[in-house]
Amino acid sequence: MANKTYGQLCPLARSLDVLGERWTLLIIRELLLGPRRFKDILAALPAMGANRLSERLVSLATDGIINKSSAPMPIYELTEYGELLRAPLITLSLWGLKLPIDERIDASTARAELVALGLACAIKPRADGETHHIYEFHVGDEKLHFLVENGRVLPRSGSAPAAADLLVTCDLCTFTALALREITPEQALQAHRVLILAGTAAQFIDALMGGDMSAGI
Amino acid sequence: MANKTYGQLCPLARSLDVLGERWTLLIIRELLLGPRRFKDILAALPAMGANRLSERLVSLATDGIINKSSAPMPIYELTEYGELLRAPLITLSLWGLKLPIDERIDASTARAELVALGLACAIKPRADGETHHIYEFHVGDEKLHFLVENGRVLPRSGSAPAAADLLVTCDLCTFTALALREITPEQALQAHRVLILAGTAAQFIDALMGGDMSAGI
DNA sequence: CCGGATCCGTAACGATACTG
DNA sequence: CAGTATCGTTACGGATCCGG
Repeated sequence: MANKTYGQLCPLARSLDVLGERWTLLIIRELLLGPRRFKDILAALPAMGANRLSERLVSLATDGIINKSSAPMPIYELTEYGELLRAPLITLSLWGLKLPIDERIDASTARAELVALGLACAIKPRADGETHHIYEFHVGDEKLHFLVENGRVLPRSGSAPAAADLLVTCDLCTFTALALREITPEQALQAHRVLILAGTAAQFIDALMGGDMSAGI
Repeated sequence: MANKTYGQLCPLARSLDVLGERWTLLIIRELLLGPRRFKDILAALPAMGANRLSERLVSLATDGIINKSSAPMPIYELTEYGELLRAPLITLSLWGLKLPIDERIDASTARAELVALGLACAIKPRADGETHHIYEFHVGDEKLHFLVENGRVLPRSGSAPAAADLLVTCDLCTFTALALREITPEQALQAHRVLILAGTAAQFIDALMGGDMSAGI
């Protein structure tokens, strides 16, 4: 609400003054999956229109939530402050899991990356913040990976930037079931619903057993 | 967005389909402080207009987030599912604490109740979920209390419904400083910035020392 | 007076077309 | 590809009016 702000001395109202306009939080959702180009965001949110996206990106940049890197082929990414929105957005996502899926939901918008945002809660970061891991998943025709570093788990689009410690293939249904903890990694392996292309089954199980999604991050 | 939903198969987008319209999350903020009448909500959010509030309340009720109790003098309150929004809203609030307070913020909208929503994170629920406590605060001319029960801390408007275990007076500035952990309860006592009307200083300190606001609930 | 419902001017939005 | 311009439509904000 760039112009029409709530103007209340309340941290929630101030958050919404910055984030409450339509599409804004979904733009941030996209950027939580890694730096993006203008067209990539627009492709994920086609009903927004290029003019809206333009407005929102300017607004988010002036509010210090995103950075725009250099003019030709600009890339947008979250600032450190913007990255802090990961926790609130995931807790909101967890709440939304229980909402009914009615006929107004377009099933073709399903994406493994979006599931990954939640699945990240189920991936266990090693107790010491020193270890770095990269877990790559091929889900249907989508590729994505998780950067495990500094005690955090960051889901990202695309192939891993370096050799992955673990490379797993499965379909979106299995991936979602793992994220929702409807099945355990052991069950997924036994039912041959996942295929391990690099790394070991033990690594796969170990990686997914630690977290607790229901904790709300 | 009752009509214009995002329609994406993503829990965040579905949450925003239900909660993303203007004013909706602030209505829920009010109801997190206890059941409210129509005029009470409107008084806290005057720029909304009665017609919007009416729309939003109907929408929230059909989505199972609030309940409207009986027609003459109706009272609105969160359902069990709506109450689950406490965690997401508080994490968003914590994020918003660091936003700059510019000239568009109306300082007269400051309310102890809104601070209490965050302060609740700083109040320690006893480890066993069996103990019940009521802590009452008189902040300026506002009265509010905290219900500590079932391991949860629920900030509420008005006087305590039963005898409070602890009754404390302070000004809004001190109350806010305690919530933000800018001062410790001991410091507040030593500087005579709080006055204990019922209960002991030890109770006051004990009550406020346990939680950790920065944990994001 | 409270809980709305109706009406209307304004601002935000969505779609498309256009430009550097 | 990354925006900008234009325009019809929708949502919002303020005021007024109505039934209990």
